[in-house]
Amino acid sequence: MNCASPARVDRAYGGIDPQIGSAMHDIRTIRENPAAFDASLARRGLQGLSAQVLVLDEDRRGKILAAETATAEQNRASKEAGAAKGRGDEIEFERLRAEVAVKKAAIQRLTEEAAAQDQALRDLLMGIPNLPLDAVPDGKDETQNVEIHRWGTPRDFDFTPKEHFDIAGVIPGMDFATAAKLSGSRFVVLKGAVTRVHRALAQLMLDTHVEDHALTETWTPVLVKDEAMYGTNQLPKFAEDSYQTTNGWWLIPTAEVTLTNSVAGEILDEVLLPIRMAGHSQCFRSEAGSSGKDTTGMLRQHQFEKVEMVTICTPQTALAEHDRMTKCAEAILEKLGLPYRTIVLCTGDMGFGAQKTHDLEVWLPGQQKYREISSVSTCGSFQARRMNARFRPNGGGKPDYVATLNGSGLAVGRCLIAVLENGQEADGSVTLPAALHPYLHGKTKITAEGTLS
RNA sequence: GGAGAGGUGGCGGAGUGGUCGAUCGCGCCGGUCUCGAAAACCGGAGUGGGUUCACGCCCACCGUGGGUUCGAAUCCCACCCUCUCCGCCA
Repeated sequence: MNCASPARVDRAYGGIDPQIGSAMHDIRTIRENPAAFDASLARRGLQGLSAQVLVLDEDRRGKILAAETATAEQNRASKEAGAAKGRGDEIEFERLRAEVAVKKAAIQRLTEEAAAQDQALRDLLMGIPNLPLDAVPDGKDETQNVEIHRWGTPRDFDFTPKEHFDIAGVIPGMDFATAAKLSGSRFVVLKGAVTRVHRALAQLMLDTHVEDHALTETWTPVLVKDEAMYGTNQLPKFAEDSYQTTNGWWLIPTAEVTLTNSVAGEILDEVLLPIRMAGHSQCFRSEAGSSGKDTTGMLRQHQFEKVEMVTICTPQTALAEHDRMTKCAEAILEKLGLPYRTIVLCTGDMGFGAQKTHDLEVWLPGQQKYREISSVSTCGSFQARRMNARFRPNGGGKPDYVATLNGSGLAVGRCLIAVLENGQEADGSVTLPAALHPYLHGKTKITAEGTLS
């Protein structure tokens, strides 16, 4: 098992081959208003792509016209040949047959040219990120994100709070040495009380989403085919971030992949929407490119647990669903009494597929910083176009692309860190949030010796 | 791992070389009938692309990619996927 080689990833898009009109960006929209397209991308720091797109598109259409005209002529000749044969006119049949044979080579060349132009345009469009919504603030990097909400007050410690891996009561339950022996760096072995709290957190999250937020609990594979990774745009651009098995499966970096792709290729009746799911899974990330970052502790691991939320809805309701999903994630932190802030990412800091993203950052006293614990994005129809996921409007009519949203609710490991750091006491014990007590059968703290009590 | 079956329109399911983009059933939309509905009857409707002011016309699509042929859903080759049985196994 290793990171994919580029050759491996270069294959076709599985069974769900997007057409030009649905290659993440609608070519007609660009044709109709190239200035608006450029203006949106300029906010992401990309310059004047529409000219390049339109030149390619025009060339492509010219080639298609030539190829299709020639094909139509051949089809007509073939049909006439059949008719001639039918009425026993051998001379006419032979003449038409020869005519078709002559055209064949030219048609093949024209068709190949048209297909090449079509592919070139698709490749170009595939590499262009989603367009930010108007409500997204402009900015070039994370320093220009905008805080929109803040909850809770960081606790006033009368001692210097430690990072999670230095807390006395945590040390026996968080074994990096053994993990290194088994698997290398960026892994952890959890033991005893810490494991129990970790498990309790995941249960609390799932129960809250199911009971309070009406999300449908969903359990999925963590090994997926290429096409699922294309659907949620881990492929083809970000192959080096994920792991692949020897027989070609990918280990999901997030359950967003499976939950979102569950509707790939479908035409859903509008009455079924919105579909709101929550799933708890292992996640696997190579963390290529983050070497040196967060190397100590379990903040950034190759394998971690996350409860993921995914919503499939109509484009018209996507923004309202985005706010709803953000609240679902915030509710977990509030139940746990963990101070956090919500920020809206600026245009320069958003992920490739997002139209708008809210990040939740939880207060980590050991670092004296707010750190990301959830990222909630609406992708509009961007992923739906790749997956060919559509809905049929109420009352009939042409199918339209659904909107897809995803968000962490929450990263379990990071949430564990937050609980441990925020609840730590001067003596090395950890006071646990009341919301967890039922899941711990009444236990309320981790002692300085590392046991539940 | 071994053996077999199969991939066709929203769904089910026909179709083995020539008006097949595709019979039929269900479901869907419109209409007749009805106070209204059901039933019955009549009619309509695939997806994507190109072209046109428009009506329309053209091209592609029966898992994917090649091949044979004047002509392929139908024949040949390769690949992918699904299912069934056997074996192994949590």
